[in-house]
Order: sequence, then structure tokens, then C-alpha cells
Amino acid sequence: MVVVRATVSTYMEIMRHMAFEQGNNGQADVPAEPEYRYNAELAQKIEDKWQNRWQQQGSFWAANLDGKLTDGSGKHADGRTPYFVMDMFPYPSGKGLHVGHPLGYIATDVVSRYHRMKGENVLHAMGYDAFGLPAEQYAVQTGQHPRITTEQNIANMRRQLHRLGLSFDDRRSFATIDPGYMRWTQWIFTKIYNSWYDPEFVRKDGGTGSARPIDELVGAFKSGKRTIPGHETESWESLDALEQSDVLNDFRLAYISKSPVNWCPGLGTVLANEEVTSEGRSERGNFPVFQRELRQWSMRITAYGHRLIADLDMLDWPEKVKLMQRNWIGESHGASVHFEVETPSEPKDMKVYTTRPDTLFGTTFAVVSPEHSLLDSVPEDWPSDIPSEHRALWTGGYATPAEAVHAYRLEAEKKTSKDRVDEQNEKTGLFTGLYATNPITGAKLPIFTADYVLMDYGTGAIMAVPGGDDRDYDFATKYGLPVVYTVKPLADADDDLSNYEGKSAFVSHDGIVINSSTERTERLGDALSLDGLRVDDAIARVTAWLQKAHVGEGTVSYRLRDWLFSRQRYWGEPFPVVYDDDNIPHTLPDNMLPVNLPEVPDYTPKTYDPEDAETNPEAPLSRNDEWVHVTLDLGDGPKRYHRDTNTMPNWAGSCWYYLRYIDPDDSRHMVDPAECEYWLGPHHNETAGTSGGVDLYVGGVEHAVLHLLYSRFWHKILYDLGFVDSMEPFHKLFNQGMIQAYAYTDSRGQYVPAAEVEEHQDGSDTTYTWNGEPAFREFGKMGKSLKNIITPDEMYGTYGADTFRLYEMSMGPLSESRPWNTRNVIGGMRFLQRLWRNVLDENSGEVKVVDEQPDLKTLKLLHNTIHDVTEEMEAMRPNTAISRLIVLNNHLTSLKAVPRSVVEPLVVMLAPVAPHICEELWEKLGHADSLSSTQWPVAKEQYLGKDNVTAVVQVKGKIRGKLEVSPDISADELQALALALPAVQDHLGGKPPRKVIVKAPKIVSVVPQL
RNA sequence: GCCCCAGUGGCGAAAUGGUAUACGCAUCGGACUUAAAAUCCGACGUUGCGAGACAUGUGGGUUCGAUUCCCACCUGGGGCACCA
Repeated sequence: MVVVRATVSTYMEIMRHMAFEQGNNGQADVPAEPEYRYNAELAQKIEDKWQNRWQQQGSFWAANLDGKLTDGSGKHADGRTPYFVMDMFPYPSGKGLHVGHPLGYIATDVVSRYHRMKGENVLHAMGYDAFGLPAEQYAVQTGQHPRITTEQNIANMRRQLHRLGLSFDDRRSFATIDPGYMRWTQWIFTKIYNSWYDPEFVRKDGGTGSARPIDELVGAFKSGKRTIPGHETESWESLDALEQSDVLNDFRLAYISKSPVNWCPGLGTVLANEEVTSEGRSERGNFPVFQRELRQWSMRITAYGHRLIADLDMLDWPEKVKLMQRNWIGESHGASVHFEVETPSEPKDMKVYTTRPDTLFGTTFAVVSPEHSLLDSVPEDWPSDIPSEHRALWTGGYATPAEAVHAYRLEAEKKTSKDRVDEQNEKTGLFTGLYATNPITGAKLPIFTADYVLMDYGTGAIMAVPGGDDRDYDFATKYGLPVVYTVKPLADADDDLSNYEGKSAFVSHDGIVINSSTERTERLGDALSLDGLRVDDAIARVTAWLQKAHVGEGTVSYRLRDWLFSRQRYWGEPFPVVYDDDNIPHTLPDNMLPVNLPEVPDYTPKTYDPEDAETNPEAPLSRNDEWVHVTLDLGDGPKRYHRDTNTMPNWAGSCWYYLRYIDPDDSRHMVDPAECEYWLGPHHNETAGTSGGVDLYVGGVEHAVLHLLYSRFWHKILYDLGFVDSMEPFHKLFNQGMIQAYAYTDSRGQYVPAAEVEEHQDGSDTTYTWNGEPAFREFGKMGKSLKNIITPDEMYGTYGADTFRLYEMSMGPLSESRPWNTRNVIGGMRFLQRLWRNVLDENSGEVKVVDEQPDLKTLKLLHNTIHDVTEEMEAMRPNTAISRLIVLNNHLTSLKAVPRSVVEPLVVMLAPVAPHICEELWEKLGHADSLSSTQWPVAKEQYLGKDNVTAVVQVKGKIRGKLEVSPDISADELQALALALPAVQDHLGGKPPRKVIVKAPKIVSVVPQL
């Protein structure tokens, strides 16, 4: 039985241990390591040296065209191609980093260094996304102001990242909390607020629909070119300020509305849809979330739904992320159908949304959501024609429809979002006493209210087709409503309808319409028959018919909701908005920005019993009266105003930070237009495509919809308004995998420190013990609670930053998740040591390379390696690139003397991954320049071919022989050689082959007679 | 339920229609050493004395040839989920 420590254990530790013991025994000195051996201690020295030198020399500064960050070359950074590579904005948490965090940062650093060596002008910077809930919660726990703890966290994270040797342009670093940055976040908000979406506007890229200044809309109202919704007969001037404000509010891209929002009493704030899990709980804190009608800020992201889907086609993103965005936006094409409803006061128009207008003939009732406005117009008494056997169920036992509706609304409000949308739940609902008229058949349909219909999708009302829809079928069954079948699935086209008795027919698009015709009527005109049509044809025909009869039209609907933009928290950007005495909002002019956070007696959010839905948000910013109530001159003399006390969500700051990297100190622009065009404009280099945008954006897939969707949305607004000229923010997206880790439990299921667990191998069985007791291995994330955290600091101490970088880059493909295994790190260390020894003598420190010409075999290996490594780097596969470099280095190790002309390109090619040791070797090899400005090697064509290749001979797909042949052997010659092989003859059994496939010079495949 | 991705030695993995297991870890053997570490050289899918046979989650298919392409299933991971 062999005992292996599963922990960080290198010969270094063992040596130190021995030194300690022997010192105690007063015995002979430890055999000293060679003085110039590449070990953790030396690595640390080298790393410090180069990190300082890079910083002093500004080795990684990206040159702007003009301004403070220009390199003075006069034009376009000396004509170099720009390359913009970014990591996702990190959140400086108080917990510090573990070895999983820097994976993406190392990857982008390798890419950055590689592109610099290709002679490009590389922009690579790192800032901090510093507002948000965790910072606030951490501050509450420690009793300090979030600004203090956040700044400490940023400093700590900077230190840890610096130690990795990342090649950032440190002049371009900032945090979202910096007033100079926040000012522009607020400025962008005012631009969005003062814009509306004109669906007819033709953009410069040829597309239709664009954000436009709200003044253009006001102009159209004034000139009468556009009628004023809700005031169709009035002139703009005849409306008072409040009415004007309300009208514009319905058009603005940032607007205030009283609508059902996600209220989370446990966090004391409202949340965006994207921040609520499918369990109906908050993503942060896992508290229940309730639907409540509250006045809140929203952003009209739905106006961009179509462009956000369509423009994905321009992007070089993982298909998986594109798909997630498409699904999240959920564009569906259908029709809005108008049903007339008799109410006590007047006839009303009830619009329903359906993707299947072809099933209108199968509609047997209608359902509106509990929040629907129609419920304000229910009759005073129950109609007399309620089927008596269903009366109790339909009325819920309430005396009047109004009472029933009121009670049902209250009940719906009390349910969590989860309870409301849980498919498992039995459908509930009540009759409203109202009837709708089917516009096609004239049939009278009872209208129910039920919470399975959602107010914020479609129109909040549906035509129920129990013959085709499972949900409607469930409801119809419970409430005794009739079922009519109007579509036969194509597969069952010959079946008669009795086959569908007792179930819904699940109406797929693959079917034939039946039972769907009507005569010409006085009211609606033409007769309509869909019978016998395929579903898609029927949809087209009925939609055209509805449109002609003015009782409906084709519409597009989105699953995506407008983005709820306000939060009732302290640690976020304040809204640059004040209200006058009439409560009309005004955005603050540019010269009054930024609006800084006020000091408040208590920045803790007001939270409630997480289950108590009957509570209201209270914004912490409202606790400072002096800040809230101000006198300002907004152009019409000093007046009293009160400030908006909400803060923006965490996403605001991360929506546009990439723009600020380009031009971080500009006090006149959000980003200088010329710099922005150079770095982001479409075709700014060959990889950016027509969309333009950041050349490479690396981050976790967890932001697939949230950050990446919001950021695209803002970018498109800024594009429409002419502030940026790329259509998309991020041209290429790459999702790095997660580094996972083993965790160990004892027999009671408690986690034990993973670093102290011992691994035992007994034959093929592996067992684990901790403190002599059996332990059990599981696989998951790295985290404090699992007691399996390994920090970068530990890795620096035992191996150095280069080995750590090398290990992370070599452990597997970047996009895959995989377990961390400290035991394997030593392999990278050994590689670096062997390379070190190939260049210099460990004992003397003297460079030992020779200037003689390498042999042909070595040259061929070198140039093939250059060729292949270049390919691997382009494809972001550092793992395979590294393995090729190891092969080359192993070959050098086997030579009697190491040729300079081979080891130098090897050092250059390894530099992106292990920059410090390579810089040191490069210097020792006699070069004065930093590797960061050294050219990437180019493979020489004449060494890429091979003298002899091994041709494989297969019979019926099995290898029966190998031949060493010249690479330019003819097919006939190779075939003859192959057929002459005794093994081939044996397998042919004396008969001539049926067929021979020759792919000279690599393969001969012989097919024997049957 | 719907959609997407993955499954290869003891382990991390390589190979995208043409020699399966490159590279690294672990393990074993050898050289060096008084000894150990380090280093260097070598072995290392299973089975068989061997020729060989069998092996890329399972079962089929296409092909002269399949880890790679197609179909079905199993397992694991992820996304969406009363969206009309």
C-alpha cells in the first residue's frame, strides 16, 4: 500500500523539512541546491524584477491616437492594428481570490501578449464593478461605510492580480464608484430618458427603428404630424405640463410606471425579472419574490427585442449563449384579435394575443389576468345563464361579480411568483359575469379571470382553446366548459374526432384545420373557411381576414419584459433626476453631474419579514432630508425640487465600462468619438466583422443573459444616438470553464479540510483518510464552506506565478470546466526548470547555449512547432500549444548542446504563458529589449515538409503494415509496395483485392474480395 | 416537459473521417548516489508466452476506414419552463 499526500508537497517543502531536522541534530549541512536552480524562491525574485520593470517602462501601454494616452507617434499609434481584449468586469468581493478566479484573466493575458508580439496595438485593461449588494452587505456586517470596505477590497484584488504579472495598461483602470465614471453613467441615463423609440426611422446602416431625441417627438406632436395618444383631438400646447409629461413618459426609453414588479421584502428592494430565479426567489439571498403594483423606473428594452435577436447573427459568440439570448427574448409571431365585450356602461374592446389565430373557431371561453382593467367593469349581478351545476365553482360563492373579482385579485397578490406560475398547481379562477363575442363566429363566450394568464405577456387576455391547449383544457375540464377540436395532427389525419375525446389534441404546427368555416355576415363581410388547410396557411389566411374586417392584426410578442431599473438600496448610482412640486420628473443637466451619494444615518436597507408581501420599499437615500430637498435653477429660475431616492441596479456600471477603457480620463466626452472609432468601429481590424466591438471578451457563461443583454441594449441606444459607431459592444465572446475542486466529508457528512486529506492507493482502489478516519471524496465548486479553497498566494509561494499560469493554461481546453489538482502543478514547474537548464548552467549561472547550426531534425521540429503553436494560439488553445513547446524542449534536453537559434524562438513562444522566466532568459541570452516588443517567430516553409513519412497499410480498415516512404511517392508506387507486404497477402488469401484506396503518401486501404 | 452541451487509460487530457491514448501527473524499472532527494534513461489501455484479439458511455447505421458523421438509448452538466 502506497501513501501519497494529496496536498501541496514538493521537494522544496521536503528539503526545508530536512534542513530543520538535520539542523536540530547538529548533523552535516543539507546538500545545497545548485545556486542558480529555478525554484520558487528564484521565480519570485525574477517575477518581482520584471513586474517592476514592466511598470516602470509602461510596457503594456496601449497608444491612443491623441490626448494624454497617445504614444506621440502622430498617427494611429504608428499605424499598428488595434486589438481590444477584455475580461468581464470583476466584482471586488471581500473574500479574496481562489485559484479558480484568475483563469480567464490569465487567458486574456496570454492572448494580449501574443497579439503584442504580432505587432498589434493591444488595449488590455482592468477595472472594478464596485457598486452592489454584496459590497453593501459586507459593509453592514463589518459596520463600515461601503466605500471604505470596497476600496480595501479593490486594493487587495489589485495586489493579487499584479502578482500574476498580468499585462494591463494600468493608466486605464477605474471603478464604477469613481465620481468621474459615475458622472457618465448618470449622463447616459439622461440620454436614454430623453429619447424615444421611433419604429419607422431608417438608420444609417439601413435598418429600421431607432432611438431618437424626445424633442423630435414633441415636434411631431406640436406640428400635428402625430396625434397625441389619449388626447387625440387636442393640441400639444393645450395640455398642461403634467399631461405632457405623462404622454412623453409612455414613449421615453427610461420611464416611470406603476405596474406589477418583483417585490422582495427580504432584500427590501424590487428586482428585475432577470434577477428572479425560476423558483420565484431572489438570485441574491434566495428570498421569496412577490408581484406588486409599484411605481418604478423601467427601461424600454422590449423596443429593441427584434434587433437584439437579429444582430446576434453578426457576432462571433458561442452558439449556446446566442440561443440563451434568443430564448430569453422569446420573439413570437401571432395576432392580436379584438373581442367585443358588453359591460354595464358601454361595449368594450378586449384584445387577446394568440400565436394560433387559426384556432379561433375552437375558442369556447376567454380568460383575463387578475390585473386586467376589464375587471373594473364587471356587472352588478351574476348573469342568469350560469349552468346551475357549475354555479358554485364559477362564482366562488360570492354574491356579486365585483366581490368575486376583488377577492381573487387579493389572493393573487398574496401569492409568490413561484406559487402563481407553478405548472403543478391546479388551475384556479372565477367567472367575471362578462361575455365576449367571437369576432368570426359571433359566439358568446364567458370571460373568466385566472392567474395562469399573466398581465405582462401579450395583452393580459387570452382566447381559450381547450381543444388545442393543455392549460385551457385543464381549466375547461374543471369548470365544465365545452371543448371544440379544430386541428387534426397530420399524422392522425385519417382519425375521427373521437380520438381526441377526453384530452387536448396538442395543436402542433403540423396539422390540418377542420371545423373552421363561417358564412358571409352583414357585420364582417366575407365568408371564411380554413377547412383542409395546413396550419401555417390557415394562420396567414385568417390573419388577413381579421385585418380586412378590422377585428385584429398580425403582431409580434416578446417574452422579454421591460427592464426594471430602480432599486431601493444605498450602494448604487443615484438617479440624476429631481421632481418639481407637480411631481414632474426632470433630468439634471450635464454641469450638475455627478449626483453623489449622500451621507445617511443608516445605509442598511429596510428589509422585512421575507414572507410578508404587504410591505413597501423604502429607499435609504430618503433618510437625508437636506440632500433630498434642493433648490436648483434648471433654466427657469431657482425652484424647489426633491430628488429621486432610488439607486440604479448593479448592471448600470457594467453596461458601458468597455467604452471608458478607451478614454478613461475624458471630462468632455463619455468616450472620444475618434478614439472610439479606432478601437471599436466596424472593420477596425480584420477580426471585428461588420458589427465592430471589442475584439475578444472573456468571461463566465453566467452572464449570458443579464449583463450581456443589458450591455448590448445600452450600446444600441448609444449607437442610435450617434455616440458610438459600432452596432454591437462585443464582437467575439469566449466563455471560459470553471475550475472545480474535490471536497471531502467524514463519515458524518461534515466537510473536512481538503488539504489535510491523505490519499491511499491499493491496486486500482483509491481511498481517503483524514486524521486516520475514512473520508469520502466529492466534486464541486471551490469554496470556504467546502473547506477546499486554494489561493493564488499559496501557488506563488510554492511554485511562482509563471508555473501557476502555466498550469492553469495547460490543464485542459479553456472552455471546459475541470477539477483543480495541486499534485499536477509540479509538471509545469519541471518543464520550466528543464528549459532554464537548457539555457544556463544551474551551478555557475553561465549561459551554455551554442551558436552552431542545429541538425536538420531539430530544425524541422522547430519550424513545425512554430507553425503549430501559432495555429493553437490563434485558436485560443494554450493547452495544446504548451504541449508542443514541451516536446521541443524535451528534444533540446536530449541534445549534447543546445543551439541558440532553436532555444530563442522557444523562449519567445513561451513568453505569453510564462512571461517572467522568459524575459529573464531572454535577457541572459543577451537581448536588451523586453519580450513584449519582440516579434513572434515565423516558420520557414522549407523545414515544414518531412523527408520520410510512415504510410499505413490497412486491410478492411485494420492496420496490417507500415511503410517508410518518401513524401512525394506516387499512388501507384505506394500501392505496389503495400500489396507486396506479406501480411497484406495473407489477409487477401491469395485473391486479388476488390478495391484499393490510396491516399499517398499517408495511407493505403485494401478491400478484399467478399 | 422543451432546448443545448458532454461522456476516451489510475487521473488532467490529445486526436474533427485516415497509425486512438500526444503532453503532463501518478505508478514501476534502471543509471547516478554511502543513502535519499533532485536529475537523466526506459516501461506504462485490457488480455495473451506469442502471432494476435478486444478497447473512445450502450446498441444500431453510413463508409474501404468512425472517438470524429447519422439514428435510438443510458449517464452527467447547463438553460428555459402556465409566455397563450
